[in-house]
Amino acid sequence: MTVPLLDREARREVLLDAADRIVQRDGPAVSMASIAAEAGITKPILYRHFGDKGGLYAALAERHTDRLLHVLEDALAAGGSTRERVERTIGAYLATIASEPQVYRFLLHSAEAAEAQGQVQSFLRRFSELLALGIASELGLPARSARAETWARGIVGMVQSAGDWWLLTGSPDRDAVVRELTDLLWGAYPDAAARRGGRSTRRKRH
Amino acid sequence: MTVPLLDREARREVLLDAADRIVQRDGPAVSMASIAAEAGITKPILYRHFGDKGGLYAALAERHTDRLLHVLEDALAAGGSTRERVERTIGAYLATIASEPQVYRFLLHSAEAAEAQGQVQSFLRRFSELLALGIASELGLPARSARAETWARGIVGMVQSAGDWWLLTGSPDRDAVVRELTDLLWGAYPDAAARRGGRSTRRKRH
DNA sequence: TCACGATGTTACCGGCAGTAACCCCGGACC
DNA sequence: GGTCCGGGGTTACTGCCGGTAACATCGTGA
Repeated sequence: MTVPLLDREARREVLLDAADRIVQRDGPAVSMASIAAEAGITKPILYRHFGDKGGLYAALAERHTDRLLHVLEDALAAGGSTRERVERTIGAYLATIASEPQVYRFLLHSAEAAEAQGQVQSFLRRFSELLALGIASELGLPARSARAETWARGIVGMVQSAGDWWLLTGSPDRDAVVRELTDLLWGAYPDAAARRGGRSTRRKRH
Repeated sequence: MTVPLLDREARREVLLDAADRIVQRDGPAVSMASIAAEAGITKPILYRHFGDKGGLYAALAERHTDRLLHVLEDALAAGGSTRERVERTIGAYLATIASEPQVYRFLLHSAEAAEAQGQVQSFLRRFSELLALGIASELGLPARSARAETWARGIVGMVQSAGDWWLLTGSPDRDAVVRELTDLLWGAYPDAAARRGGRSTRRKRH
């Protein structure tokens, strides 16, 4: 081998950088030829590195989902009360998608990125499992209880969906979204309904 | 006109039926030519009726989302306590996606169905608005309060995400998923945490 | 009988994913 | 030093698909 093996990995990153740029500029419906042009090379090189378009998109998605997963893990693992940790994690998610909306759309809403969906599914699964473990330990439930797993999936979807809407409308500010979602999880609905209906009372929790 | 105008609509339905069959058989990545073949005609006819592939997919998606919206509206509007209505609606959603998983995947996860996304977005928006109104009136909030809107989007996403996961794993049975999600909305988390932490108490609500 | 318009078809264009065949250059071996 | 050889690179191709133009067909109204 005339060329060091390690260059492969570095090269791959350079190619992914180029793909990232062009996807963020022209949207996800981008041809392999244009990605190659952006990287200053030609198509067959891309195919040698990534196999096919799906492979390239999966690699691209993996980058972003891995980064997001670390951000969320850190936010969730840092100190504070449970509620503070949840608020911090939701806020971190919203901040991330707001800072790079094109990336977010590429991952979740791009029709062309069918192959990236695998990475997204994997991300959702990994984070949901993490969250389910947290919930289970918090409540003293068995690690894989139906309650913890269902709640984890539901909460992840709740934040994702609300974030999606918020990104589109920008209507309430980010802190308000975080607060409302956390309130919802912390039983604000039955509290409010009880206060209004007056059929039972419930101590308001800080 | 040699042919009655009403045939246009009927024809359209027949073509959509054919498209539906082929999509459910071969998945969403289907060529216009094969859809035309399934309908026993040729491509230009499809294009005269639907404009382009996006139009056809949008029409297909509209059919399904309209039906689902009606199902959910009915479930939500029928009588009973608030909690019963919510449980019934979540159950109706899960029953629907379970009865036609291919359709569900076509709508939410098909990469090729970029154009169908518009219909899905519209469905999510319409149902979320409905739910937001319900929440606002239930709690005596203004119709377009940040709380009601954020909660509505969040709840819709929560159910969608949990349903997605449940459809994949089938792990807890449907009633359990419905119950867990409703419990979550009804403040089961703070209740359980309080019981465990013992730092505050909270009346258990039926 | 003939013109007309709507329906349907064949045959094409442009573009894209993916690939085969070739080229070039630098080191290795004699 | 000359010759072989292998890996990075490119050009040029195939096959398929979305979309369309041009042509064929057939029933109707005058």
